[in-house]
Amino acid sequence: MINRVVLVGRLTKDPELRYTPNGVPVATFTLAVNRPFSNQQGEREADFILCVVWRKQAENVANFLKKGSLAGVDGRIQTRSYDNQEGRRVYVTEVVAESVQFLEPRGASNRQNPPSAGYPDFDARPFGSDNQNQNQGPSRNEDSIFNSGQPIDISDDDLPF
Amino acid sequence: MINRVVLVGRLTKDPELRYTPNGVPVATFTLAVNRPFSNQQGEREADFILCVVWRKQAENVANFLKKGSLAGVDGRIQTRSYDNQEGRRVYVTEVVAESVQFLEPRGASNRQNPPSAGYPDFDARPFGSDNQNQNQGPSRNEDSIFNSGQPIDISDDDLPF
Amino acid sequence: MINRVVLVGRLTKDPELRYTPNGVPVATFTLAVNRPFSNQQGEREADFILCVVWRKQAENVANFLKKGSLAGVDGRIQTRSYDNQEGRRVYVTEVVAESVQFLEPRGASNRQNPPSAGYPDFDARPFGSDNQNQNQGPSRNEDSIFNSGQPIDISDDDLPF
Amino acid sequence: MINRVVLVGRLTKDPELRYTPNGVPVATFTLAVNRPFSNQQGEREADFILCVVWRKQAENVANFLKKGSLAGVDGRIQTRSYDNQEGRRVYVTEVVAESVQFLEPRGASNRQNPPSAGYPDFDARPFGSDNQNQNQGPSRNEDSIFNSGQPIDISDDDLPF
DNA sequence: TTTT
DNA sequence: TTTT
Repeated sequence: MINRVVLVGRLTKDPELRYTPNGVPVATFTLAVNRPFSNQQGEREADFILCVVWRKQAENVANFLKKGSLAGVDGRIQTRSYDNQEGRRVYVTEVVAESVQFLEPRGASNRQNPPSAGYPDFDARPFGSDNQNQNQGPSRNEDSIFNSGQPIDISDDDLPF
Repeated sequence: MINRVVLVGRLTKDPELRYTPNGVPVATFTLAVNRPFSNQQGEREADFILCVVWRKQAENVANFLKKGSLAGVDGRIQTRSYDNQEGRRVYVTEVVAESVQFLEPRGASNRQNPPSAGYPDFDARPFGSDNQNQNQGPSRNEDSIFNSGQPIDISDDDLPF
Repeated sequence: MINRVVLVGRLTKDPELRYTPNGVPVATFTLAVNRPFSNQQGEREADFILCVVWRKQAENVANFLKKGSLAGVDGRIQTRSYDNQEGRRVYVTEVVAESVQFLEPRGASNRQNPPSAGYPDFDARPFGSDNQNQNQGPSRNEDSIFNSGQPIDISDDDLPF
Repeated sequence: MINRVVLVGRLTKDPELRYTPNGVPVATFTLAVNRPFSNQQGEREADFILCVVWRKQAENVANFLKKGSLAGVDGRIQTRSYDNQEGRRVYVTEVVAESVQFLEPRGASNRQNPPSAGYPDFDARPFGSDNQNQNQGPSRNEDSIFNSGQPIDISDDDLPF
């Protein structure tokens, strides 16, 4: 069973950082990935792909990416469902990022902070690059609030979505 | 802008084959891809990923794959939306397959047709293998009913979904 | 920096299992992946791709795959070089598998052991599927004999290649 | 048979543009892709991956990428062999790019041409983006000089490698 | 033979 | 509900 996704695109908005009840950071963002062809009206469209990332990388994403940032994602497709406030079952398809790469020199996508010269020492390295974090993926706890249909006794405000 | 997906999983049901108003075949199916880890309850879950494939490959899928078949998909993630009968906007994330590979010897997933010896001459080759079809991808026409929000004057029965 | 490879093909020979000086299992095998198009002579060619896999999965590969087995690989491209017996520098490009999936029912590629009914309980699950093994990838030790140009004081027989 | 590669890395040198005897452009370049982990000496290493691209995209690569440019590649692994001047068989593993994406604002990797503001109108779009070029991949002619072991009556200078 |  |  192979499930592999690689994306490069731009954030449609600033990422959102939340924490699970046990304090695990989760960031979500949507990547706009332009299609390599035009539609019948001759317009270039994009796909808007919801991405989720956990732990240290979630905090990196929140700190270094923002609306318009160019980013790369290596991960897998996840599907889940939940019942919304009206009692309807909602189905979600999203990409769980195992690594996220920041593809711009610092400030490049920021009108307020004009570009400094070249890549900075710190955030230019891919987020997936620190040794401790290598290949760890979502642990059972982190993923649980998405995977299960089980009731979890927390207030809405604690939920990452 | 990179958008690449590779999946290997099993069809949850027989594929559905439809035709666009201009007669282009489209097949849809859902792949169940087991996750490589267990949840907190110790159960193995799966992701259920909607896939779409066009033209000759759509017909191959309809002819050679069925519920339970093991298949590989190489494609890209597509997002689109439409308004349902209640006037609600529905968002869809699916995989548009550029090639689909049949990963089982003939009859392997079929209790009714007992396995013959080994792979048959015909359908053992990957669907993406015939020269004419090579790399052609969805043409503008084929894709149009998904891409556009434009009204199309056909009855519901003609729609591939 | 993204480096992602997904392959599905057949082993050209039985895999080779070796152990590093510190006892870490490494398996190597070559996957033949048929091209989806024909050459000018109208023949279908294949790419022959060297794959390397570590630890528990190396042992699984050695136990369950053999010449002709259909397998899937999810990993990354690695390049390395070494000096051969004649003092020439040899460059190697190979795929380091993070997970390997066995894509055939037991016995399917084996003329000697006739197929039993369907997938067996044990080896039908993808190799990357056991929880302990999840996402562990090559540790620094395992990878060292490939990455370094450093002399290692072991006899040829201990080397994985 | 699935064979899919996605890479993001930097060119180690300016790309080389050649033409086949029938005038088809081919560009080659090497991508340095940094590994997401350190070796036993605590150093970050890189993989150096030979890439080949054909036709219009070859010319785009030659025009817009240079030593140090950050680029994305979506393609497949190809293996081939040839006999060198000493009569030795040489095996080559390379990535045939189906699309190449330029991942930097104009001038970003160039000390001589200081960065202009943001992405330019022209080369900021992915190379794989023009409609004519969509999904065309290597045609049988283009690929032939790599695939065949057949003698080709051209001088060495005409060969793309 | 390698890039930031 | 979308990015350059």
